[in-house]
Amino acid sequence: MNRMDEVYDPAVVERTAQGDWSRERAFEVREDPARPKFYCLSMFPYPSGRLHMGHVRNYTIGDVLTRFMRMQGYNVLQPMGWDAFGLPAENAAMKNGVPPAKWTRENISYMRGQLQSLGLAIDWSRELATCDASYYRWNQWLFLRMLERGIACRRTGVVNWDPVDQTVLANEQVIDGRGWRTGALVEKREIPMYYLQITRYADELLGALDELPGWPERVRLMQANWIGRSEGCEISFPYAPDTRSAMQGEGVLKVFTTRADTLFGVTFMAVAAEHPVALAAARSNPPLAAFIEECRRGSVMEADVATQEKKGMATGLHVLHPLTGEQVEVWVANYVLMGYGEGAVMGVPGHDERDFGFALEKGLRIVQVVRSSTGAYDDVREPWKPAYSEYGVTVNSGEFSGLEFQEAVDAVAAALEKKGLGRKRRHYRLRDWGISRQRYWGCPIPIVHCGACGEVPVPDEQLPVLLPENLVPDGSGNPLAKSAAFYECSCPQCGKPARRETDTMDTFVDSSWYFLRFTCPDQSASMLDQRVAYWAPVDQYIGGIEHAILHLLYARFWTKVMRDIGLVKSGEPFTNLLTQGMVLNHIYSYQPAGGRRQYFNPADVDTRKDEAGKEVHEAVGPDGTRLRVQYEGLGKMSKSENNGVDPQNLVERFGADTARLFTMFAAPPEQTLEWSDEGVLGALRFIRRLWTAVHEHVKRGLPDRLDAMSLTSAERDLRRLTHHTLAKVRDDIGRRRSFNTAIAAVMELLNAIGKLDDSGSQSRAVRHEALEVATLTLAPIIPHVTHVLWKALGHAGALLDERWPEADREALVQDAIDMVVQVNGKLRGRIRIAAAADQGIAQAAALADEQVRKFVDKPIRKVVFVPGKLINIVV
RNA sequence: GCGAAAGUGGCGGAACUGGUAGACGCACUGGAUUUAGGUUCCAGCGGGGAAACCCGUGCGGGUUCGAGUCCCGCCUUUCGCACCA
Repeated sequence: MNRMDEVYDPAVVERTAQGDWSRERAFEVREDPARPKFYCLSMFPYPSGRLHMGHVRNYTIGDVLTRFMRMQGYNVLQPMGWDAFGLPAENAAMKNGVPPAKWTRENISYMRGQLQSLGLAIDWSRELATCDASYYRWNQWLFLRMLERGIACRRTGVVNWDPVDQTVLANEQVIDGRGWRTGALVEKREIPMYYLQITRYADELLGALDELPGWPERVRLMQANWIGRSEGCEISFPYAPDTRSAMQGEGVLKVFTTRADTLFGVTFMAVAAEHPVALAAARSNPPLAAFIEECRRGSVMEADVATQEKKGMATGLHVLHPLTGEQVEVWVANYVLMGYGEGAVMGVPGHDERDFGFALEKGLRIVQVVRSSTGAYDDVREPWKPAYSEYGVTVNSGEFSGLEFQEAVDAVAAALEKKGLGRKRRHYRLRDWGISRQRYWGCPIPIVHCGACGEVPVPDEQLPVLLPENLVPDGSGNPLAKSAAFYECSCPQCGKPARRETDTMDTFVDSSWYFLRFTCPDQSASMLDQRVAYWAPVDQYIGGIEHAILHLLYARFWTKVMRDIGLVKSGEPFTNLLTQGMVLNHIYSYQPAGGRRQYFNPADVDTRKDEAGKEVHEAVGPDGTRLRVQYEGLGKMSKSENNGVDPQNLVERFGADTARLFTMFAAPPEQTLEWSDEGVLGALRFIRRLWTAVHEHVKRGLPDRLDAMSLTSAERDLRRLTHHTLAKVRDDIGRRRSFNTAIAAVMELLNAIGKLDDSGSQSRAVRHEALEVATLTLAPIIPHVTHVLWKALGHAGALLDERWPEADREALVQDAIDMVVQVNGKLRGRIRIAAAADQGIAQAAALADEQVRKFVDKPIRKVVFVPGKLINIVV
């Protein structure tokens, strides 16, 4: 043994292992129908410049599963790519005057190196970046297919406008009324743009959630809520004769309701400020116009809106009740949303809380048309009584009185249908996906606008519409719209000069199918080829919970479109989904009197106990003095709070294996992970102990052949634990995805190995087997050090291709066990007893135990016996 | 407001099917080795008690021979959605 082997040096070990793997091209995989496949994928990163700990956690989880499944005999694909379009590149470009393409590609090559230093079992030959024309041309191609099928269309609509990024945001990108990226208050604007009709797939997207047992319940529920299907009726209220002229031809005011049973309780109509009726009425009504303007300017934060005072104004226009013909006044109300339903509601203050509040405010009539089935509710007309919004029995509803909710809805819907003034309808909260972005660094939308022919799709043979890579945005709008070389073109239909569409696609388009392209990234003749049939769908997808709605819903939609075009078989892209938790770190700050709060990195903070035994935290301030800093709890790793951990630095100091081991051990994968520098050291310490144990062992030469029949009981115990660990780790990783307990099990094994006295003749053989199993079971988690140790244990072959051995059933058999003895359910003793002992033997042994006898001081009433585990004596 | 998840030592967490609560690790305490540089090894480590024992998984009830686990009611925290008609 040479000196190098005595001390664990992660740098040397990791260079050796990674060198071996790259020489062997160990992670390049090909389709092999003879072997079961496993497609393991972590969400690809945005090339922001540097990896953060969240990436390390995400990719380590994927890598552990990849290597584990490989050892189970699967043909495993783990690819990697780059979600390379997007705003940060443009922002960086403005700041540094560098084209986004250059910035992005430099980041990619740096981050690729970082990923490689983690020793991930990635097939790099399949790498792709969404900003490559060879990739995004197929976005364009599929967009044209959607256009042909009417799934994509151009229309104007009210959109969310981010005033900072100067771009349109999808509903999903608006969080609490603010842009998801900038946090700026979103404005409403009307703009022509392209939409993908995801709503056509709403039913299937919702229904198929039930067929995704491998997805967390939480994510399925979030998607279901997002799609938000509700069953109800569309009801048309004809305009009253005096109103018809103001509406210029429009005959009816449409509303959507889930409570058609309350139709007879309508005392007013309410429309959104942007509703055509409101606008029509405002033309001759300046105060109303002012009110509408006020509503528009008002806070759009939905949480605010929800608690806002009910405001409104009468329009002076009227509609007729579709069944009674009674005249009903139309109001503009701030609580009606243009974006949901028809932008208008029927006001039923007796049975809707919001309508009730509005009616109180405006002194409108309140009519009761439902009473509770149990009779607990009788009269809502008294103003102090809240609206009764439960289902019940209809009253005061003419021929429809006396019906239960569903009967009433059915009867009302039928009556409306007969008059042509309504029908049952399904409604979704889900909106169509507007994909146009007034941005440079994205995939060009393949459309040409011609003065003569109108909107003309770019013919397939002219794809891709290349994005120029040499532009530098200056922050004022889209540089493509100012680049004549880009937008000047001729019409594909008539050949006359035309203008190319300068909007680019939402980057969520790019990430909606990259996982399929990984199966055939080099295919230049088509979007996908037959290789996709072997690999798709992704068997295990891993990523952050923040993508539970946006990305995962779009990817499901896009995959279904691709299925309908015949490109893939399955409409569901991801069979199993693991949403990993965030990586958090402690936050420490110091607030000088009257000065700005400054943050200290947890690594630089010392914690000790003061005289009173209370913990105090200290750090060295910028001027070299010691400061007492304040602990502010856990938070996301962030620059502004100076609590980030740099993965690069971590790997350089402790090695990738330590980083991997800590992130997998410190918490279950779905939970948040609390960063702990001491915990990292603990991980390093464990690897060192494993390293030393193996080298101390092999230093003395290879052991004798293991003879299972001639072992001492201590040797048999260790051997049982060895094989138990083999089975336990396989179950923990393979079934439960419980990496932390898998690691704990191997730690226990290593502790037991250290305790075995190896003077016996077979002890070294038993220890050897135990060390082999420890090395093998840790291989997916700490691949470098185990790769080297496996060789040290005398194996010529590579550990990563080693098959996971079956636990030896013989070795697991225990002839004597410690049985727990309870008296009245409380632990009172333990008896050593044959594993196969029956109740009679166990009871006799238990009662012979002095400690137990002490508590059995009354006649035995009952004995509960769990074979092999416990006996409970009830007195 | 609606929906979901979670509350276990000083800390991260374990206990998977109702059966020994606290595995494993961190921190801490004591000892040994070494004097070196986030060293290794051994022992201890939920609370109370001299001990026998008693108490203990957010709180209050219940089911059961037996409850961290199941049921009912409450409290707290986190997350998602939010005037959705």
